[in-house]
Amino acid sequence: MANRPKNVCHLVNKDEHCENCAMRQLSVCSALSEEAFEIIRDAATVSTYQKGSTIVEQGDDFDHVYFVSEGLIELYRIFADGQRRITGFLGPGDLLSGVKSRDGAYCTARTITEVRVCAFPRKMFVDMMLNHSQLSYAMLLTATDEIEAQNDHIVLLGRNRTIERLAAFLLIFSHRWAVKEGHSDQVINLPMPRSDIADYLGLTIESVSRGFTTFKNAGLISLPARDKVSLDNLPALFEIAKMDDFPSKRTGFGL
Amino acid sequence: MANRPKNVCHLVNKDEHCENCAMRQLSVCSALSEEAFEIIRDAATVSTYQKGSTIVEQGDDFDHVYFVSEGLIELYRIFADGQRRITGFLGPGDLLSGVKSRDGAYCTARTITEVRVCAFPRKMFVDMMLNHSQLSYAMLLTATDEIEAQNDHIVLLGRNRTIERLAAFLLIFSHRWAVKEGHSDQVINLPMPRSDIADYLGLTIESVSRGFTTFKNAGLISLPARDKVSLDNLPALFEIAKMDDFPSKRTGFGL
DNA sequence: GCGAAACATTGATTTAAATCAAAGTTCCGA
DNA sequence: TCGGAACTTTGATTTAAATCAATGTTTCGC
Repeated sequence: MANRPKNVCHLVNKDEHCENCAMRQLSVCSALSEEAFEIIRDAATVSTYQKGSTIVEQGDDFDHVYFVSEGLIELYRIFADGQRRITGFLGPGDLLSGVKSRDGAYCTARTITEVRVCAFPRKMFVDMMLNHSQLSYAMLLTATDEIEAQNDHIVLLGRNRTIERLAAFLLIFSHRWAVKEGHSDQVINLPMPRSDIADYLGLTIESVSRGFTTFKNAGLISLPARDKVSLDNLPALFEIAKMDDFPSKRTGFGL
Repeated sequence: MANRPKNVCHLVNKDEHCENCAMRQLSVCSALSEEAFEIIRDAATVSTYQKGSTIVEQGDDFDHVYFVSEGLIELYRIFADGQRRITGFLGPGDLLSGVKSRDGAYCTARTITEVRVCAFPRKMFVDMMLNHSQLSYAMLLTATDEIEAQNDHIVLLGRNRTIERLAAFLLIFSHRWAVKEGHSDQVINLPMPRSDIADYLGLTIESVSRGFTTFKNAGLISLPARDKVSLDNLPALFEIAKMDDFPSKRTGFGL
């Protein structure tokens, strides 16, 4: 397990990638001057991981800072008894570096879909931060967003009824990570299996499945495909989740 | 509620405080040059809040950055239906600023004990960060620690049995926040009421109480006072919590 | 030191979710 | 396109925690 290949699918041409990267104006890249951006781009590696790849493994002393530009990643930790618990998802614009604690990665990052990431050598990135306060400040804002996202997850797990957690999950996920398809923006992709959702919510697969069925029967959602959910009654879902509104938007880096 | 007084007890003499502040070498202060430190100290306000004071309230657009130098703070969020959920605790060295999202505070910060904080005007602090990359980098490391702490909480809440959550809580709290008293460092202070612990763990008061009783009867802990717990059998508690070890230490700011 | 309020424990009962078990889908490679 | 594996749903039963209810304990102002 520990030395399982990390499944890098292939490297992507950087110049082409950066030109078209949706994150160019949104992510930390935008915090850099043109000159600094050139330097950092030279040090970057853009690569694609196939579905189911492990990018970083719990305990790894990984030496890169990663940014997700496409796809969905799950983060999980393994307990002493082998149980797994999913602690979060990462999507485009998210930073895969907070998982680095003072002694290695505190969780594993695994791709749920095909994923494209930009990687920067950590040392070089830290130097860059120490020379460009705009960059370290931008990173701080990213970290702050992540703290808030985790706080939402904590609040979610504090709810004790299955349908409350599930409703909150659907709302938060649809708002933060879901790729929306079709003309209705209420139809979201849930590319992960039910077991991952259960794990994220601290429930069993069966409870999650029953929750979906309950919502479907009540007309709150419909399930056009295994990995698609249509949120047909947002107000009712908010009511069940005891939420007033979506969590605050990640607004990018308008310093 | 929203305009309840914030109960500032009194201002503390800064020069005296900073000389003796345990955080001087540990916190972000240490990331600053002597000159920069002088500037930031002039802008700082050191104050003491009495037990039960609200420092920041959910929704507040607070314009200061706070650092805790003494005491214990609880962070909580209120649901749409009025339920409360405690999402974290803050102790000496912790930063009370991550609770500021793009639109106001996303949670309330309330003191559990008497608390001493250093406050810096936010605008001034941000300017300082943009001029001193060491400072913004130090803040990033603080934020990263906070992300990891929240991750521990998420994992804790993912456990489904009461005693697992309680054991994990005692271990994490004793390691991270507890003021230890007496000659044995296993005796920790739990200054918050059981209802707060229950809330933090997503359980009821009764379940928490029964958990304590279970541990006490099994000889794993003893309860010398209402707000004190002695961890008498750490290996057994680790076993129950399914943890290998304490979470990684906050190591301060050795850049 | 008294008495009320806040806090904590214990007990009985109910309930929701876990568990155990089986059947029904979807997906994908041969 | 067939067939098996992975995934999902549904059902029956058990179990742990919530709930309801009462009692016990500490704290603190008077």
